[in-house]
Amino acid sequence: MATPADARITPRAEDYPQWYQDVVREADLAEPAKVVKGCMVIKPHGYAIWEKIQRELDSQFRATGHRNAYFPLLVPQSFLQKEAEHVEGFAPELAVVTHAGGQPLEEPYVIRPTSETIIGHFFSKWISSYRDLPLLLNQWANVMRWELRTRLFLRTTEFLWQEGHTAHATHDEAMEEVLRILHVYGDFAESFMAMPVVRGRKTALEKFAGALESYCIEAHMQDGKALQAGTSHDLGQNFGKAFDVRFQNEAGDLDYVWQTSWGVSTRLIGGLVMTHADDDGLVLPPRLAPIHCVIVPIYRNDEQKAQVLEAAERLRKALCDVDLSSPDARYRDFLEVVLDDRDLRPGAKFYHWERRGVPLRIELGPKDLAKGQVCTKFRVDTPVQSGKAFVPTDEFLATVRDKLLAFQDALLERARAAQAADTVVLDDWDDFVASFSGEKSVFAWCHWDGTSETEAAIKEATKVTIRCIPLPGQGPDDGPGRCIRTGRPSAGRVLMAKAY
RNA sequence: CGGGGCGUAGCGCAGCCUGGUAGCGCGUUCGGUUCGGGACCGAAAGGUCGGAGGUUCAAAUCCUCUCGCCCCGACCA
Repeated sequence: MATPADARITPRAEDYPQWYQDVVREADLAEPAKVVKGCMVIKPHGYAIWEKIQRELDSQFRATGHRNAYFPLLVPQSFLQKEAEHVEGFAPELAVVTHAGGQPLEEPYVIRPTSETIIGHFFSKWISSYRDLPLLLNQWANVMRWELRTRLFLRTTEFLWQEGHTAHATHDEAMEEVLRILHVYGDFAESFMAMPVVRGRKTALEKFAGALESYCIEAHMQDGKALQAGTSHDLGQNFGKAFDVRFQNEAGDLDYVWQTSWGVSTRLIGGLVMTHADDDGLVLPPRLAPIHCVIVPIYRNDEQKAQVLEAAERLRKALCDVDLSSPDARYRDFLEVVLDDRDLRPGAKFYHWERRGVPLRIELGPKDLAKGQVCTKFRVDTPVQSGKAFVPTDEFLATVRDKLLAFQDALLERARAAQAADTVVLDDWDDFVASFSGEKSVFAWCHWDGTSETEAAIKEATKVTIRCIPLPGQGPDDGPGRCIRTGRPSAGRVLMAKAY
């Protein structure tokens, strides 16, 4: 019964940041590279989650007309300097290659922190007519930003992401694209990650360096802080002008293209951890779980072992034919099932797979074989199922898909409830300060006078930032009011929280 | 980059103050008994004490430098 001292996950209530690290380590998702500052090794169980994220998003991007391409890792330093705001935003965090082939380079290369510049360069070569538009590209890539402080998945020096880059003939078209992708992100977060998000627009202080406007999805973490989980930028004609991306429109006039860019990164995995995991370890929603189901055989002697393993293997094969994908999906999503036949006691196996977030466990022993049933237990108790359940094998196979999807929905509902419990509408500055004292954070809907000065003053006083100005339906939508800090007029409430 | 904490076996740590044969728990390997919520007994393997330099007869321990990790800030997906 005693918990081994070494396998301990620090309880959230005791030390939240330590809990996060413990879960990432115990779930075998990743570890700090150490030999390369600020970088991490994404281990197979963590990488498999990323692959599932990729699979679904890539399918969505294709379905919305995008194609994948790949651009160089290295970008001529001068490219970064062509867009004033962009260079100012990224200069401090660039890694620069100054030597190659044993010689100093004539012009240093920067390792891409993002690819707007080099893609802008190629867009200018590829686009000359309105007939070339829209150009809708996506790139799966690694990028590097020399951050001062790193945290596994949430902020690493090198990270994996996708970056979409599109060019359009009109601003309206570009805006449609920006919002289309924002909703792809939002729907993905909720439907696949079971992570509720607020969709909104960034303030001037928080927007992407070089964008006209940035849109984002903001997710609620269990400690009340917000995680920017995805961004979609309206680049206007800023990069078009910087890289001379011009086209002849239908009237025959030359005009600069209207561009967008958008991305999500391996940070999403950090969000997944901080949305669902508990003091026993990782919790994964079935749609992103690399392993959906583990079968733990129970036996007392060799004879039982042979019988149970044979039945367990039959069960495993049957489960592998279950397809979790929705009818409109463009790929099949067969269950990944592990039959854990290691020579360990069952209890040890239970803990092993729980720490790794496997949604469903099946215990199969001699009693079950005799009764033609299986014992099932979901990773966390929900209205779907609490504790162990004994189900006839046929019935189990017939219902396991629905059960897993119901579990997925239950996780989303649980996360929604957690977010709702941490969400407040505030109109009084003293209440505001109290809500964010110490390490505390909540999702606070507050009025703001719309100025960067006030936003900066709030941040200075409380470390709270404006996460976003909500899109219609994403906030309280209760009309105009008075700024919580200055009392000046405000058109509507914005989402305020501390952020990762 | 500023403040704080920390690098000793795969993981978690003690030892350092007061220099003198490198330890503990878990894990791993082998044998046996076990097996429906982290088993037990016996045997064994495993460490340039983050790195470099210095002081000393002698350094995990003292001094200097350096690299990295974690937390809090500033910066950010």
